[in-house]
Amino acid sequence: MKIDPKSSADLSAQIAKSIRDAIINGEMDVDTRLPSEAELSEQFDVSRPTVREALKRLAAQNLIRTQRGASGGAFVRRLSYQDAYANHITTSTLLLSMNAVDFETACEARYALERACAPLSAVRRTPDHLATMRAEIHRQSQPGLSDESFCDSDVAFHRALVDGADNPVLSYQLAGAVEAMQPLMNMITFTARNREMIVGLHTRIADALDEKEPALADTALAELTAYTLQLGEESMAARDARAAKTETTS
Amino acid sequence: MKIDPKSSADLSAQIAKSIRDAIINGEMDVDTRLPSEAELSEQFDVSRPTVREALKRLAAQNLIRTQRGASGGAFVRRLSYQDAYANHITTSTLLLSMNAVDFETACEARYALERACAPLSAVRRTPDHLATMRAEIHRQSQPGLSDESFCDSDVAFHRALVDGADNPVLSYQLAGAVEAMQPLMNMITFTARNREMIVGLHTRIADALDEKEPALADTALAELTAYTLQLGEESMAARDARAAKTETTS
DNA sequence: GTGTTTAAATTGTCAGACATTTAGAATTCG
DNA sequence: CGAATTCTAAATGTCTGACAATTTAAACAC
Repeated sequence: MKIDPKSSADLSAQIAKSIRDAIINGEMDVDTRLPSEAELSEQFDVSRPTVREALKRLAAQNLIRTQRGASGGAFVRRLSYQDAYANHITTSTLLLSMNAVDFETACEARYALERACAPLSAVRRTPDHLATMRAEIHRQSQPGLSDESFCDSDVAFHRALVDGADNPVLSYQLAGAVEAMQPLMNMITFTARNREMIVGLHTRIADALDEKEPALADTALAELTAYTLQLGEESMAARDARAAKTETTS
Repeated sequence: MKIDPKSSADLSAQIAKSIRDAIINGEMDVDTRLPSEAELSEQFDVSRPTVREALKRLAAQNLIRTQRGASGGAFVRRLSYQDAYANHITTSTLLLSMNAVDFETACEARYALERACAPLSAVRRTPDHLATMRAEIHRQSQPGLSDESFCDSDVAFHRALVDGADNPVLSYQLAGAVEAMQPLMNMITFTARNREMIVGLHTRIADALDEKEPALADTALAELTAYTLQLGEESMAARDARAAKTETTS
């Protein structure tokens, strides 16, 4: 792990990569203490600020944590689901926004993945999951709810659906798709009629899971997919129309 | 974005968070140039090394790139699919290994997600995707192939299946599940009989996609799921037996 | 005008110092 | 002897100032 050939890249990047590889290859277990900054700077033959930059890179990836004081230092960190979730969601969101992924693509991906979860969720969901889904359905039925809050609740509903599958790996992968969709969903203005339709489908999904009927859940999810896609298309069309109007007026 | 209240956290972490938030909230477009390190250190009222540590954190997350020289500096970076892929895969792999996710859970997640892709792939796959799948099937049939190479080829086959759905968001999310499974798959020793069975199922999947038959693909994938789970159980049992034997002998 | 040189701006790196935090050893007191 | 306190050393966090390397653009010479 100590080697570091003559390369044109930043020293701090090289050092970070070297340590990162060691961690990823399992050469350092969780909670193993790295050498101190002074020792690392000697091993790699660089200054302490350079070592520190490397360590900050690793800290930004949640690979290490640092502790001050005697017997402090940098320790290999257990990557928690929570940290990974948060990271995955922001990355997915950025990926969608920076690469101008269209609504249709993101929507298709999200519901395809959810439909993969539904059969498992129908079998394994706990009363807690059902209660969460019912509560969110109730919240979505409130008249004064803002579009943004409606979307929040929508995400919470679907999170409960996914978590009901009782598979953390699935939940982790899905979180990126479900939550990253929110900014795109937020661009939609939901009419009362739209909401009624969605709440109806949500209810059918919850009922299906309640009765452990995977097929019914799948059908309702398929309809929800189609309906959401349609809403998205209408919203995009309306936005384009507004844009065209602005262009002619200006 | 410039504010920075009295907090106990590291200054570099606070500064990184401040800039990161600005980028994520879309306040800075792609390729926008950040203030120079000297300017940032003045704005945040900290020293340049501290600013640099913050920037290295952002660089580690692929949020910025830096350029030396006059009119150089730090620029907001477009998060490419490629970068996100690589990041997602290493994170997923670490998550599985550090949290001792069992084979069954990971396997279930992987195939559930793949089955979500299959119907789309059956409709959209190009000849290229089919060719890749056929080529990997051929490779998997080679007698002298090591277990590791067999797994590599397996991943490549399934990647082609997923990519055939022609949805980059889906491919991105799936990459984490498919590739992160590889270390777990590598723990399995494949007999000639096992490989024959898997190659047969792969062939059925490829045929189904070739003929645009989503239902057939789904059936074959379901069987592959069951078979892989069975292989995993056998391997784990064999491993446990070895461990027990070692314990008694010692 | 064109090619060369020079200057300036900016990141990359280094050295040394001090501040802050923390664990553990040393010390003191009951 | 035991417990509370103090001291010390190790480690990270931060600052200052400097120099190196790189790149752009302006200045200059021809």
